[in-house]
Amino acid sequence: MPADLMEKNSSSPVAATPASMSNTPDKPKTASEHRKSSKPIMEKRRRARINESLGQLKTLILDALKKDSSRHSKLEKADILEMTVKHLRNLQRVQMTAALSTDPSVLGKYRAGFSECMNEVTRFLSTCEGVNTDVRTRLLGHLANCMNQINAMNYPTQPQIPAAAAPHPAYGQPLVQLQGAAPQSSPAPIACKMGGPPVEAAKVYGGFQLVPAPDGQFAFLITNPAFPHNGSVIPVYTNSNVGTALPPSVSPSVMPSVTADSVWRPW
DNA sequence: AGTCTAAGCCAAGCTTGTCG
DNA sequence: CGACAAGCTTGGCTTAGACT
Repeated sequence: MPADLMEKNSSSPVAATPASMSNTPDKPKTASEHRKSSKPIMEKRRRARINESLGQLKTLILDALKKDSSRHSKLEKADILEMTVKHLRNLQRVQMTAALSTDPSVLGKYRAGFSECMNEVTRFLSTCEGVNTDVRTRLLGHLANCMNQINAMNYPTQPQIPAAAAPHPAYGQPLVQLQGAAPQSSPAPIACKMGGPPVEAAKVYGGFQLVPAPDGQFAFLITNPAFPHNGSVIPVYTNSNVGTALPPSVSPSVMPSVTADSVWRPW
């Protein structure tokens, strides 16, 4: 039955606001009574808002994807949300790739941020008691290894922007933390293990893959040898909205100081 | 800090629509 | 007509803000 027909009374949801109902002169309601009577209306309004927005979203996404709406009349809510997520991720990919092609300093910012994070981890581990020595050694070794790879990275020359890049298969994977630190003897993850279509190669820089993060930032995906079966990656984010651009030639390890705004930090 | 209240969120159960 | 999926209602719980 349509929700409209299930209305128990004819009063408008808007009219039945708490303020108006609390002023009933002949039969004042208690707080609990008032809550009880207004609750279904509030929930109905909430559901109406959700459905209204979903309806608009459906129209927008079908239009954006150039889909015939008459052929998608049975689109479910979950389908609408899925299509929207995919579309937005696609848009972010294109925008981020374009941004990197015009602003290669992003890589320098990432280096600086990684270096600062690594220094902080080292500082913390040196003062933190109870950390297993082996774990500490492996973690620091892994970070040092990563740092070497980052410093060996080259800047892209002319990254190509795919006309219609497909959503990255690894995008949306759960974040892989550093608890599975790679053995120091593991090979450098130069080749990207994402298994994506050939067009992905345009966005692999020095063994790191650039993808847009959900919050609009860049995410460098570092292949993680600790997860060999599914090619898991360690996403490392770098802010694309920072103001100070680092010259590509400046290595973060020799930079005298890094401003708070110019590096990415996880905290 | 403690209390109250409105609003929001969520899960369970119910209703409705669709399909074989 | 029964099974199933989708949507709706509702009660309980949480949260945020106002007030003392």
